[in-house]
Amino acid sequence: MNERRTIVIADDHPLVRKGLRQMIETLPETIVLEAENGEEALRLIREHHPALALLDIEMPKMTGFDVAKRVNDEGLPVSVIFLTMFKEEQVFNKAMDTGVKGYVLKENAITEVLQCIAAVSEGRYYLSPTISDFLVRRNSRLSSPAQDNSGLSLLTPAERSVLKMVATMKTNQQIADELNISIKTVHNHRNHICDKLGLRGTHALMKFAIENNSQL
Amino acid sequence: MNERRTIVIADDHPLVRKGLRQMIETLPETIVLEAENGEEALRLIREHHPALALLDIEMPKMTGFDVAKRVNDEGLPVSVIFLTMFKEEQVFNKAMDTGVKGYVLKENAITEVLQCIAAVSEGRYYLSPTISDFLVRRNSRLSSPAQDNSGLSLLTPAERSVLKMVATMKTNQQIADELNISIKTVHNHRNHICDKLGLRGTHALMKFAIENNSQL
DNA sequence: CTTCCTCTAGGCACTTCTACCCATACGAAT
DNA sequence: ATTCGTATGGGTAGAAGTGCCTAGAGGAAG
Repeated sequence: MNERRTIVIADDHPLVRKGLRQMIETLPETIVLEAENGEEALRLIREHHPALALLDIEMPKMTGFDVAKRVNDEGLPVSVIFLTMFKEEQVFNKAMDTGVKGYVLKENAITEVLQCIAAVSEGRYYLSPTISDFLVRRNSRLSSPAQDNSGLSLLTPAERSVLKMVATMKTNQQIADELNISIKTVHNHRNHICDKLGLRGTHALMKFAIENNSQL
Repeated sequence: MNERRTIVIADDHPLVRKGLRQMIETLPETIVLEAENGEEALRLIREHHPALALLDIEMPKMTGFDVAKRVNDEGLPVSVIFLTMFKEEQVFNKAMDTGVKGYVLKENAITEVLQCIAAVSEGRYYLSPTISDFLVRRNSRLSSPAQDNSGLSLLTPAERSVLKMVATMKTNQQIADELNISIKTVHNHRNHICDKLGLRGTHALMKFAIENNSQL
């Protein structure tokens, strides 16, 4: 990548923008565009299609969430980074759902911003380590391990292996072939699993298998 | 927590242990125990039940993985932190499966170790931001983002929204209801998506949707 | 105006999965 | 020996999804 790249920064505090601009402009071949609210940020993203957008969450007119959501809906080719002081789990989870590629806490070292820009530019994710905790919990569903565990522990070994293979998107026929058993047996195992876990509906079992396959 | 706490550090390089000890002993009320291989580390953990154990992965006799696995199996009440230079995704994933609470890269700032100790002591997870990328991908099941992207850009907006809802395990009927269109239209969108992405088979589309739902 | 794409909707045959039944065989526990 | 759980196999009905067609309405581009 030897071209110039554009980065939009959006924050309602001029001082923050100033500081960010100075840091980011130490990077080679980089153009910084500033926005003081969400609407302006979205306009800049639409018109200048920057590679990155560093957004504050709390901004006038449109929040960082609003901007990220629009970017997502319109399929704009920009990687969004949230730069915020919110370290609440809900805020972070909402951010991940909105498809942001980076999440940097303002309280952390300023060098983190540059590390984040570098990582996201290469297509990776970057999260402030302070909140990596949330991500682990988010994915392993550790917020309520009690009732999940109780359900899973009811399963017999055969049911467990079937469930593992369901999680890999195999059809019943494929599972039957790989385990050298009848497809009817696979059917029965699935039914028993659904009974034990209280699952109903066409894809409930697959949904469960995928969400919990790290616990299998 | 006003008691003394014990921390085991294990690394086969004396210089690394020396450096770690000096940094960690700046913390109040902290006792550092050193091990130069995995076996010794495990023995120290069993006998002194420390709060934390900082383990190198590559060590003689027992690797950090071996130690973490035994700690897990025996239910020893210690939080394991891996301190390593491995930034490969597989190594990290294996570490997460072994139940480690922290994963710090040696290449990163030494202050990260202290941050990690603080976070894990409070019951949180801590990951070097360089590898938070892996965690995000681990959970959204992204292993090959490159060629997928090319296919995704072929989709029309309507197809994209259907695909998003497929990723949430909704049935065609639910999708039709939410979008106020006929279930046949949803069928058609799915078929077109499969055509464009070259997907075949019963669950290929759902598999794709789930693996790529962060890119939608 | 014609052509092309998108979104909409439907038909039809087929496969896959769900939700109920049922039976047999084996081993463990009582 | 009987009972229980587990694994295995089957039947039937219906719901859901796939694959491959046709076709009209609306818009954009030529």
